[in-house]
Amino acid sequence: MAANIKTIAAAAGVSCATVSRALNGQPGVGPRTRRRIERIAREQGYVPDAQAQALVSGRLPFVGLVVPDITNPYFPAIARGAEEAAFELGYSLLLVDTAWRSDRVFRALDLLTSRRVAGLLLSVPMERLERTPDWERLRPSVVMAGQPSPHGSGLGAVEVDDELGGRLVGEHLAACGWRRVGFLAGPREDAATRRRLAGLQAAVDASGGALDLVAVRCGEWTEGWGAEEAGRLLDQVPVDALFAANDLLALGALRAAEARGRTAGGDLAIVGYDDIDAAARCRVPLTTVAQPTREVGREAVRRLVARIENDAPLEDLRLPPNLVVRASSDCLTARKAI
Amino acid sequence: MAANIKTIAAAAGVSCATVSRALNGQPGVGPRTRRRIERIAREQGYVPDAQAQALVSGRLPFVGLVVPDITNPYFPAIARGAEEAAFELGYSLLLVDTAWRSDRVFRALDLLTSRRVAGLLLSVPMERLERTPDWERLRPSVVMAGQPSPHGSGLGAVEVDDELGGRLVGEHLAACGWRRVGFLAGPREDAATRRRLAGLQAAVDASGGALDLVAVRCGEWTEGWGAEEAGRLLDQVPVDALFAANDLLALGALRAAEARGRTAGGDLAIVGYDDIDAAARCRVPLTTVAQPTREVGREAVRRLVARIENDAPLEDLRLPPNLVVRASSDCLTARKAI
DNA sequence: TTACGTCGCGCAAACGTTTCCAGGACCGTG
DNA sequence: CACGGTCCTGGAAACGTTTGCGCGACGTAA
Repeated sequence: MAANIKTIAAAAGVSCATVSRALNGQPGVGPRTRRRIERIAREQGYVPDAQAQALVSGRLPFVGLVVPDITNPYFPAIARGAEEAAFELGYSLLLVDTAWRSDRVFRALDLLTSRRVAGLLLSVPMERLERTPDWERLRPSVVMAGQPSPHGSGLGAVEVDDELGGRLVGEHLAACGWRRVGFLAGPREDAATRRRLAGLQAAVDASGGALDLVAVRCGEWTEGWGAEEAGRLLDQVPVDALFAANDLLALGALRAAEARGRTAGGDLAIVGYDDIDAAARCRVPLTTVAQPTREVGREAVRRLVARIENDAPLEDLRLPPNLVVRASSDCLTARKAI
Repeated sequence: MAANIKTIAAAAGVSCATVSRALNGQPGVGPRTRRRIERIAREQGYVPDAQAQALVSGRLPFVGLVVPDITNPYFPAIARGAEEAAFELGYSLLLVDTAWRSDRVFRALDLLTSRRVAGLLLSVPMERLERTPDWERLRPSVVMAGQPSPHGSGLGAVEVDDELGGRLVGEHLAACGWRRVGFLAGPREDAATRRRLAGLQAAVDASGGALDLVAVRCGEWTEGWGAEEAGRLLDQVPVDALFAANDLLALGALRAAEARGRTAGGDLAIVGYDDIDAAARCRVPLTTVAQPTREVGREAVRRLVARIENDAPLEDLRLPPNLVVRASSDCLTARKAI
């Protein structure tokens, strides 16, 4: 019942080798036998066994995507792009959710060493792992997707220009006439925190005093922490703009501001980062920085596969983010009213 | 360099067979040789080749999850649960995004016939496929996750009790004193549409005239269509409650209602379904039906693996949804005010 | 007719592991 | 001492495919 290359060979009265060559379109098979073999294969409903093929070719047509939490809407977008590209290239996408646990990251890397996948897309922050993976051996078949490559790893990366994103926000705030800006972010050691802050700082420096960075608060990437810390900030420091380095923080800040009688887009600007679905839907639509996540996923897979198959050299790719202006920071209406 | 079972055997002065038995913890190996082999394996950094194992055992430790759109927040939740369970059971999760195209569904089924995966979780609506897959052959290794099994397929399913969900909504509306309810949903042939409506109808019937179903509108599962159709409905029919069979529709309805000067939770009840992230965050927090999606994913994988490994019989599982009451339908405040 | 090139095809090894079967060492009992 | 049994180990086949090599047949040109 299970259609082998052998059963076909037997039915066609030829050897396995001929069947293999015929079905793979290789030369060295007469046109008549070729047609006969193709017909029989069709009749038997033959599907080549990918495992056996992989055993001899050395790789399965799988690429793994490692994310910290697929429930966070940033990652499905990457997954979507990655899956598209993988499908086009004849690969399937393996999803690994590490649940923010770094031991799971190492389990994911095992997928590579045990040859269960041909390559790996790493989309988890690598800042603090308890031990250092053997990048040397992993390098050819790993690429970072939407995250900077770990220091000294030499891994290729497809990422979004966080510094540019921070700068765009700063310039926008300055252009709208906001002056005293506070910065809210996740852990200080995260690359996203550092780079977005650096971009903001650059805009502040370039503003010639028009913009002032009056507070920097680092903590967690959660809405709860954002609400707490934004509340403290608003109580302690006179600010008229808040740049939260992530939309969840911004949503928290929005809550805290409302609780204190401040109105986003009125006497306070709030800007987020990521452009998650909720950013456009909340009470005051949120100005934010949209990341081309789908392109990140797609390009990362393309580059990975190119290197696996042709070991093409991998140059890094840095994609530009996109400022999305909404009501929470736009003061033009307020100005008109004056 | 590549550590084989052979290189270990050579280094330990034994045969491959002994190495295999030792490393798999099987009996029939002396304790001294066993320790020696384990030590050498560790020294050489040996990792078993999953492909070769799969070739002999007949299956790879992969299960595929087929979703129509990973960007839709309903599916990452399933994926999360599925990944958790798969990880616990020693499997990896393959993600297939069909982008709502039914030819992609068939490509996904090919994963099974070409033995690239051990089993498949189908999480796409199967109502209208252009041809019928060979369920007979697929049955042992496919289970539906969060979707009803296609008519006549005999596939096992882990799903959420949509009829109960609809009934809960109806009962809640009746209990709050709303009377004339309109129903909004996606395509009429979708099982979700039919079942949620049936549940609502049951509650209406049981209300003894307290509740009245005055309009049923079917179309698409999108926010845009929801806004349009809700607008038409509000203009044409006097209703005081809207049950949208999906949160996106409900969000659209919310917009349409506001545009007409109606206030959700005030002179109009709006209830959604799914409890997506945005439901709690929108201008008027939305009453909705939360689905235990994570459990769906988890249970589906558990059952699938149980059947693959022990071919355990698969009885269907129907999980209860959960009504989440928020401001958009709660009229207690309104009553108190009266 | 002979020699040579080309074409079509089969044989067998290889990929890395598991597993069945059998052989040998050793021990205890009769 | 002989015999049976248990325990440890090795040989070899098997999983399904790809691929290098060689062999025979056929055709063409000298």
